[in-house]
Amino acid sequence: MESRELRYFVTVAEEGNFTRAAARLFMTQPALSRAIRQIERDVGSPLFLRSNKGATLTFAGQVLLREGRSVLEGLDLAESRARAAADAWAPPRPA
Amino acid sequence: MESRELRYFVTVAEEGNFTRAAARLFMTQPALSRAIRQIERDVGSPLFLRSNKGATLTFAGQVLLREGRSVLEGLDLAESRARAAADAWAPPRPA
DNA sequence: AATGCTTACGGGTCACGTAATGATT
DNA sequence: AATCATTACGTGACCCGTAAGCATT
Repeated sequence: MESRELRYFVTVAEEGNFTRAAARLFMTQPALSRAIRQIERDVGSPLFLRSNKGATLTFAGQVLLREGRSVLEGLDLAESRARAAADAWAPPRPA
Repeated sequence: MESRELRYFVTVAEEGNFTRAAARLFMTQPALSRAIRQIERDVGSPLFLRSNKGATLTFAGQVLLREGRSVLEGLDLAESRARAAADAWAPPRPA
């Protein structure tokens, strides 16, 4: 699974609605729909129950939401810590 | 940063050598070199010191390696736990 | 008919492989 | 010259947007 896909999934889960989630992600709703399908193929089972009211999480989806959020936070942290490490290592600048 | 890139980075760090890492990843060495450059652009500083002996981690690289490994493990775990949840939820099958 | 998701289709971008180049021992 | 990494260049795959379709209220 790709972290980009995971970000999409979390956004849909938070909005409970593909259309609004797509807007938040600055993408169109069909593109988002396809990406979610891809994750469901990866995981091997549905993550959302779709209706004309929106999308609600399946049990597997609820699990992935909890785990996925912390993974995405960890990814952001890893990047910012690496950046901080680079700064700390940088030679002192003249005043 | 994308998880695919992070996987590439960790492999190069583990091998200490772009050529061997590329082989492990079933890709060519130039493609891998470009991907690492991309991450370094993302982070904003070099992650490896290159030489004709291979590649060794900078301080920032060492930090990203520790953090990155746990992120990738977390990603795999998230996926497998979602899969396990789907199985647990599945209706009982007839013997 | 209105709302929400999916399928179909065409295009642009990006990641990749092959080939050539650079640098160091 | 041998080894390891980078740059140049063309191509294929993949992701995306537009347009059309399907289902439910």
